[in-house]
Amino acid sequence: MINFMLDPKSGIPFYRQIIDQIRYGVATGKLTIGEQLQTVRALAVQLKVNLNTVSKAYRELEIQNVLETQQGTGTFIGNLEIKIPEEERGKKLTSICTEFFNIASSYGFSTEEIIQELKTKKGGNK
Amino acid sequence: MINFMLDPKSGIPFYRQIIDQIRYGVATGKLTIGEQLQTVRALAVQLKVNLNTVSKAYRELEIQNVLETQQGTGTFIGNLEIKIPEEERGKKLTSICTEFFNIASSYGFSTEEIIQELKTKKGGNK
DNA sequence: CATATTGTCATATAAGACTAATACAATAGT
DNA sequence: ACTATTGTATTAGTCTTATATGACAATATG
Repeated sequence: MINFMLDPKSGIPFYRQIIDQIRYGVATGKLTIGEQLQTVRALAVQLKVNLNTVSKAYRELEIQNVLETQQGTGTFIGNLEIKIPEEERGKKLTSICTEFFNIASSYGFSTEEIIQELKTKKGGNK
Repeated sequence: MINFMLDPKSGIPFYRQIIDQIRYGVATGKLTIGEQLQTVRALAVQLKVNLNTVSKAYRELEIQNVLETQQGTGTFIGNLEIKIPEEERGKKLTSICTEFFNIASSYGFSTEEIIQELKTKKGGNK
């Protein structure tokens, strides 16, 4: 189960952030085939967004065969193998790191300080 | 002087891409204090966007004290000095790093990947 | 069978992003 | 002074994003 996080300041639409996090979750093995996701209503409450926003994300992923939905039952990770281009993943990493780096720099923090701080957070993968 | 590049396929608003690239330029020291940017009209032509789009980016950065504008003269990199009390400095670093790490984790990126990426960004720090 | 839970659909409303055209305001240079 | 150049502001129109409601459809469960 993914610990979804929405960043309102990123300028990226919520439904797209949800899509990306699910896709990357599959790519990294965090989400496994057949695993059930939060229901649209549950995730909407959890993320404090509208039901339709979550629904839009799920629907788009179903079209891409990343998800399989069954009305009345729930939404699940599809059984097709999904390939996320390494290039795209790299771009995403660069994108969010750059944005963070800009903010951190504007506070006067150096790259070394940031890395030192991040090393204390070895946690939580998988 | 920045060689701006807009990616229409990214889904990120033009004005935000401009903002990001200027902020990145400042963060890395590529743009130095007092340096003049392209005029709003010149950059608009260069990027093939509307004058107002560039203007919006510049205006927002001026509010953040990243830029200084003078009507009739041009737009320049501002002198933003960071004043954070030493005691709060550590807390601030932890705070922004934690928030960033949570977001990065939700995309499935590991601490190692993040650090590796950040190492490519050597800041122009005073 | 009845009901709750699941996803889906439709409509209306609002805010934001972007373009376009035009005009205004301040400064620099001649 | 005059003019070109600079940033600023206004107005209008289109598209996307997101919310808010309410209803509908398929499934699971008792």
